[in-house]
Amino acid sequence: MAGQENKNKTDGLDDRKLRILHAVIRNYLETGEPVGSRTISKYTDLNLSSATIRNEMSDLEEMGYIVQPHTSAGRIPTDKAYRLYVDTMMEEKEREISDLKGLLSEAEEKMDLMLKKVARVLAVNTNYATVVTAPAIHGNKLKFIQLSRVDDAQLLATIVVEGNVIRNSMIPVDEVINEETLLKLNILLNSHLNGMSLDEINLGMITLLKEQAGIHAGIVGDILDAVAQAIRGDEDLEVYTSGATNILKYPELADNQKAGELINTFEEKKALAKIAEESLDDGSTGGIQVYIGEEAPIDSMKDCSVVTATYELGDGMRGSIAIVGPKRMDYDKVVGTLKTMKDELENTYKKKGGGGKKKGSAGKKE
Amino acid sequence: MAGQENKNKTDGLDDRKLRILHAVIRNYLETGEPVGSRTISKYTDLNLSSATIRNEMSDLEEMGYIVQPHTSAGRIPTDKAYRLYVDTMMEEKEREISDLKGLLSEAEEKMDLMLKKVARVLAVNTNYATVVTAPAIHGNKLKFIQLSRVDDAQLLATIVVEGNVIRNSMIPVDEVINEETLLKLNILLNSHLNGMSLDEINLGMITLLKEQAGIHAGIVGDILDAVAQAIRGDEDLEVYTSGATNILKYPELADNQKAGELINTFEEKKALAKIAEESLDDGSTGGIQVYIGEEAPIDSMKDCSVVTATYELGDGMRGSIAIVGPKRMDYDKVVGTLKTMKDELENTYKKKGGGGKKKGSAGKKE
DNA sequence: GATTAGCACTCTAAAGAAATGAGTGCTAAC
DNA sequence: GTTAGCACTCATTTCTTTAGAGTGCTAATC
Repeated sequence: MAGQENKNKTDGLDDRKLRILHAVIRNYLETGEPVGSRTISKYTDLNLSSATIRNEMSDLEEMGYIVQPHTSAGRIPTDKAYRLYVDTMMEEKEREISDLKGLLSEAEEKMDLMLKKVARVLAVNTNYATVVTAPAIHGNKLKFIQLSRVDDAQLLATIVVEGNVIRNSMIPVDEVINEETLLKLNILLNSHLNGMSLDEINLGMITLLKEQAGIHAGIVGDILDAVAQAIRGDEDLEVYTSGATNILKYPELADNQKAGELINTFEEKKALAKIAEESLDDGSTGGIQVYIGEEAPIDSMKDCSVVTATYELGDGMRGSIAIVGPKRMDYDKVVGTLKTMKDELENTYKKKGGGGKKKGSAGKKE
Repeated sequence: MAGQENKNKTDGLDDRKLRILHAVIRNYLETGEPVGSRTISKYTDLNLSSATIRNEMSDLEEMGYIVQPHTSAGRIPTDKAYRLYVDTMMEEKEREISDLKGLLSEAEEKMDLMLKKVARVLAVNTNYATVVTAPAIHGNKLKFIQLSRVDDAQLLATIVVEGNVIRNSMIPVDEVINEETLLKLNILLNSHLNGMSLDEINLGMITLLKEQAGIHAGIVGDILDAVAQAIRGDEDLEVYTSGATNILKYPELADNQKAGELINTFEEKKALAKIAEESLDDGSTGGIQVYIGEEAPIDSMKDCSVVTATYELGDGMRGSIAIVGPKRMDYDKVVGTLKTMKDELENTYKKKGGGGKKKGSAGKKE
């Protein structure tokens, strides 16, 4: 199957062309400069003269794998070439490059701190910009509700969802609620709702609850809204970023004012959630996905490449780690690094419930 | 008094020099280009020839108010000149420039959203970078604690502080806590701690509580730690930023890689808390403070000017709004804008308790 | 004494001009 | 099919020139 797929992709590329193309790509990844025929002539062990290479490169250009920025310049790879490169690379190597094993010197107790740390470590280590989204809860269940009295005018609803996601919500009330009523409401809500998923809390259930709440139906309504939000949890999908300014390190990105827009995207954070959504769908390539240029999920990243990894903590909790850099990114290293991080995160938090434990950071690995 | 202070500051500056200096500053603020004698000769209504202006400017340079970037260039103001300018400006005008009155089209219900909005509106409107810190609670009191059982291994402590700041904390437990014990602990904690400030929860109190908790002393200890954090609230002083990339719009800041560092400061956010601390101390100038160049509270802003406003919501809750831009900032507009925002915020949230109300955004003003 | 006109001088920024060199495409020979 | 050779292109660098803005100084004027 891999063979056939290969044939499809490398359509018309004989082995020599392929080797030359790879040489061009690798060289360009390193230097960032257009690659000339003479360079390839020496760089490969094909023992071909530059003239021959020139002929081949001319073919490659016609096929859309490389272009010249201008006449009389070397060639640079197109998005098509990167795609080919990445695909074959991903197929060939399943080897884990964990040169940054143990880079997260110690696991953080709190998940948000941990994710922040992941983002920062990745950014510092790769010199690209990073985005980490906290695990979103998909189809999760309500654990319990705690209703407390804050003052005469408002109640506090503390909602805990499976996976120990906690959400507080202020519920305004018109009349004073006494302790007894509060207790009743607490029992009412918990006895009916505990263990429920969003789907299961249907109109019938809601009507039943409101009926039983009597004159406090309004309050119950407010609480249910808060519950819905807590379970869905989409509103405040936490996003952590780091190293946005790394973008300025790559001339091809730093120049124009597009760099500003891009960094702005990182500052706003809001749009970045799209990266998570996009990459969550797929589970094929070991949770790693590569978007090159136009494929990028966000407009301001059209000149970049985006590599995402989805980590999976069980209980349907999935988050994503993404790296954003120039198209001439060190895909090899980035993919390896992401895999390592993904493993690290999964090992640390999987099935231990959101909060995490103090000890035992990287148990399973190796 | 103002006169004397003026005399101190404008030491050796006669009226004409002062007017010329002001003209240089204003012109430079507008254009960003060094200002020549001929320009001033026309720009002011002094009716002096360029030659005379040159003589005066030569004096001003000697006095340290202006410098030439190089021989045969016009003059640009020094930090000293900006300081003078800002000080006299602040003295002279108490008039509120509210050209962005009602810019916050509608008040947000939730404070964090509101502050985010303030940051964004300011950034878009001024074209500078903005920092808004949420009100920190100083010397605040505990409202109540709600202890709930999450599962066999952990409890959830929900801590509400005056001003309705809510904090959740997971408390790991070794043995299973039954409902009755939980109720007892709840009562124990609330009966002793409600209404207490951090100072009042002293060692005696702590010992007393632990004694009464018996075998659950450990749990009480953990809870008290969480309470301390909640009241202090310093750990996660919320910081909202916007328009960091505006910095790239000003050539004098965008050029070097210092711009990267600066934007990075905004991304990290952590260091920005220092702005709040710094500016909170002072209440003299109507809550507005201007830091020019070297005076800036953060290292990476040494080439910028920082204008901060402290807003005061009563109950000791104070936060800050800051604007970071080039030294040739439109101080006039910025100060006016900040004052307006400060008022807007105070009117919206003052004494209504953190949550805010839906209606009545800009009541008092004008 | 203060102000101004005039002029020589300085230095930057912009515009041209020339040199450099990397790289290509093509052709003819191997 | 491969290669050597050569003419040609074009970005980049360097040097030169030019233009212009602005100063500082001096001598004349008010």
